Amino acid sequence: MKFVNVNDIDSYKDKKVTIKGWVYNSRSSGKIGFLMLRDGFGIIQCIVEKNKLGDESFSLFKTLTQESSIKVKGLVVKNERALGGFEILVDSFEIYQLSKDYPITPKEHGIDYLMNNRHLWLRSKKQHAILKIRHRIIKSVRDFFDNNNFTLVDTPIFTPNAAEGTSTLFETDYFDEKAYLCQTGQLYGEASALAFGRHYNFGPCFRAEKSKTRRHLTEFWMVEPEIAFCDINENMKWAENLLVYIVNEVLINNRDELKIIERDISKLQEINGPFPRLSYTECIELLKKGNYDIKWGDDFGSPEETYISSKYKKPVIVYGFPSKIKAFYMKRDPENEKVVLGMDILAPEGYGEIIGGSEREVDISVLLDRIKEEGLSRKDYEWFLDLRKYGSVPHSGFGMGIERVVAWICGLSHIRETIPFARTMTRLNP
RNA sequence: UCCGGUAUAGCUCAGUUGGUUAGAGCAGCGGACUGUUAAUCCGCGUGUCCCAAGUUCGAGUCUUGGUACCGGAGCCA
Repeated sequence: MKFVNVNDIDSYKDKKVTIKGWVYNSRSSGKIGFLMLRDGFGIIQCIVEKNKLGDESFSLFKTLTQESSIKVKGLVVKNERALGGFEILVDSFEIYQLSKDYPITPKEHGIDYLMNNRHLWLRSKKQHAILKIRHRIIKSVRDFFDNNNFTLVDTPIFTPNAAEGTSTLFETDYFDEKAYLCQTGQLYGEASALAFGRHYNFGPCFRAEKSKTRRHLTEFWMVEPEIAFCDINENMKWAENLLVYIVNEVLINNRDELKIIERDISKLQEINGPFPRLSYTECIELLKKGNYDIKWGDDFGSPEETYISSKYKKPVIVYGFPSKIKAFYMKRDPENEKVVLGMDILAPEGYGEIIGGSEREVDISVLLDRIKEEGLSRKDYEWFLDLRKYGSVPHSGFGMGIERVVAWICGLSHIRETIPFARTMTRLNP
């Protein structure tokens, strides 16, 4: 008898199969029982009839508890009354293990309780769907870059120095030396871009920010392309194409999951290029008109970001930020020294910044000045400065926070559900 | 770090102006039921009322301090 996964069940109509999985829910009605079986690929209803299985087997069925692991053999039949259109008429079943007092019942639970039971919460329909979408997003990111001749080059997690300020680094003891967990792979990405032309890295980043918001994790995943011979405008185009590609892939491949999480798909269907582009200065004007107390030179807070993005249905590209509020490696605009050739992309529906990028500064003396201004040590950046000595070229890149993209595409109110095991200021377990 | 809120059964919560024996639903256990969709119906049990101190004849309820968590701000992807 063939062992099949629930997502393939429609090709086994009127055939006998074996399914292995876990009891999602079960109801019994005297002589007939309904067992919702979850196998990681889907959920299917199994019909257990007393007359067919016999008294002994039927009373064993009634002992099955939520999340007990079992193996079921039976006939696949089409039935409109079953969720998914198919069900299994059970011939026999075997128990791997009876689960006892499973903590997550089909009723409501508080978020802290659920996060404490995250290792089990992953089995729930909605969480399962979110992580399937996360997987699709990551896959489409890789496909996008792979299809466009980028090379994946992994950047280190232990680093001796900071890319953008030291206050938010996690410090570790590295054989009696200080090492930090990476905040970004960007500086290494620049080295790689000059070796491979088109580079991307994708991995975890760590920030010791004491942030308690729906948008922050201390450990999050970021994808960072870095492209040689690329200016800020081409950089924006790459970012725009990437986002359009991801949203489209999710729409094509994850209809079921989007339905489970009750995402308004029409909002995602509006995501296509080109995205609106606003200069920082235009944003300040827009905010002033909206009665925000802000002046040129101030950074946006999240209410400001939400206000700007609420004017559009698509992601908004904001460019031309004051150099003072941006990282040292961003190139100054030759036409206006006060601003940098940097850009942020704000997701719609109030999700805020999902991408930050720039054309990189190539003038070594400007870099040295900026490193000094930021209070960084030149010694730590010698290798980085080498990149400006040996065949320096215009180049650009950006970083995209995977969890923020997942939160936006899934329409979630909090980023903590977008990663399997969230790390926040107040959570290190499980 | 700052501002606001919450903490009562395994879980989600109610608990009046302080009043003597602290409740409900769900989960669990027992029973009924051959088409259920968070099945339904009947029966059963459950407490360090977050911790410490205080006010009071009397504190789940009021006060102070602490702890944990939630929401927001700043910082950022």
